[in-house]
Amino acid sequence: MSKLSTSFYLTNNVESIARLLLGKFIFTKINGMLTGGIITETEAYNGVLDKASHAYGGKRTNRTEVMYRQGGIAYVYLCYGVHYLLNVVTADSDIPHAVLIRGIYPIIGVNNMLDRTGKSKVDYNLTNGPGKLSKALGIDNSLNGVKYDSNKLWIEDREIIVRNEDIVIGPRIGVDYAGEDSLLPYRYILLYQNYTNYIS
DNA sequence: CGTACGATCTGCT
DNA sequence: GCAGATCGTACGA
Repeated sequence: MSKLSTSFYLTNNVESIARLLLGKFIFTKINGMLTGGIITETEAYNGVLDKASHAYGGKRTNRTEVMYRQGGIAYVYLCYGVHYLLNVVTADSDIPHAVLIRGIYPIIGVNNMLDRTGKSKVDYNLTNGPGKLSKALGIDNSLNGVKYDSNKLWIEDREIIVRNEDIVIGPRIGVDYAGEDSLLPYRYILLYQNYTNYIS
């Protein structure tokens, strides 16, 4: 039940962090509402070298500026004008690595998640997409740049064991524009297990 | 200033 | 399976 400290996020190997985030618990506390779940899907974005990254080629804009800060903060941006997507900025400052959180399994504060999403059933389908989990967790761009050890947003290690055989690795979603980099095996999926005994 | 488009999801067919 | 939603960001004029 320990909150991950900033040092967890500072390695410059973004793939390893994407792997290690599987099975961790992510929480938000927004307007007094505590919600959280188990991270089940991530994607690594490998900074300036990665054509799929917003920071490819060292591109710096207002939006991408938080990616260049020291790891351990959130990068939130609007996609398709509709969905907020939540990333974990990693690595040292000036190294714009990030991990997109693509899916969680809902565990904590599920009634708040149902209210926010208008859904009626608690299962993987409630938060199995980057836009959906942001909606369920109450994430919007006001969390952009917020540290992952804050009181609004944090990640905990509750010692779920994630074995390599529980993981599927493959190419990322929706990044066809990145050419050959769209084929890189930067997507990490934790195979479904029964988490219902954790729900509260 | 104008325009094109996106690290998606939903609902309808 | 596909179109539509919907708007901030990026970039060129």
